[in-house]
Amino acid sequence: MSDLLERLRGRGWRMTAQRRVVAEVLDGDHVHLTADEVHSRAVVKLPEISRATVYNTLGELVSLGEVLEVATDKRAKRYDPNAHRPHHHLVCAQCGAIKDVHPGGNPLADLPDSERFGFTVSDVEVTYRGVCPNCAATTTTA
Amino acid sequence: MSDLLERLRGRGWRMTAQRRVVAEVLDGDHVHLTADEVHSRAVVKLPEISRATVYNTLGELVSLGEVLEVATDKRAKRYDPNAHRPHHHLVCAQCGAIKDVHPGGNPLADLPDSERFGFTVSDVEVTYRGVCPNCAATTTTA
DNA sequence: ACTTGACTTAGACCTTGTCCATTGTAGGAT
DNA sequence: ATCCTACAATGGACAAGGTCTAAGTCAAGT
Repeated sequence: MSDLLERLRGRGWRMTAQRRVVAEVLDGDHVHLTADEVHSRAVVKLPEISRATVYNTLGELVSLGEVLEVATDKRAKRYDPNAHRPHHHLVCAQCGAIKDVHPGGNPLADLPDSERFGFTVSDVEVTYRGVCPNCAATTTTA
Repeated sequence: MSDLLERLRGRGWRMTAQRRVVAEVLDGDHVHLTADEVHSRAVVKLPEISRATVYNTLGELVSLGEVLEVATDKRAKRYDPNAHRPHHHLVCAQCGAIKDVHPGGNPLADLPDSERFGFTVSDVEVTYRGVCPNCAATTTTA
């Protein structure tokens, strides 16, 4: 975490209270907040932070490769601080909970040339969908 | 295609000019239009059709399982009429072109129990990203 | 042909995200 | 310790994608 701040300072990032707060909010595993959620949480720590700043900072973190943009939700983009260990996502179809997962196998290898339409394929994104234990429980009980 | 209309009528769908036009616009392989694109094309055939109707109709087709919503683009949802043959997508990172692909292997099987967090996993969505032949050509020449 | 409830319409409204002119400030220079 | 200035933050307007509502319309059963 403070690793992140160190790394950013090293890259010539100007350190401001706003940027620190955004970085802090994004700390942790299985964290996948929308920009607005980041903003709400940031406001708690720094009431005068503006929406635009949160968007700017998130955008910069993404360009710097420190944070990933994920589109598991079909509405808002979500931001994933776990950018240094490649992974995929498991999403609850009911409550939207998201977990980072590391499947075996290499989906890239599973795409035969005949199915590549001449594309140079460089990346795969896998999203598993299902129902989390929590939602399964409440559904059966109800 | 008229299969689709038959099937829908069989399910008690009231057949209207608007719905017929939306279904017609969505016909074909490798079709992945945004709601607005569907609307623009529908307007050509039926000038007085409204945006809300297009959204409603697309939503119904999705609930009925006749059309898939795909989120390859991070802006607008896209609608894929190829709902009865499971497939994944290959997207050009530059121009946004989308192809339907059928990779070998089963990514669902690649997710070990230890990585399922107690979820009941039912579905996988795979998006391959790369550069299409067209964009590769224009980039090298430019 | 009549009736009725499902369908459509237009436009207001909401959410997510971007832009811009202005004001503020981190951090190097003095 | 203070000053400068380029970079960052602010807030409010704007844009795109999508949803909702009240009122009018029409497909299809009788």
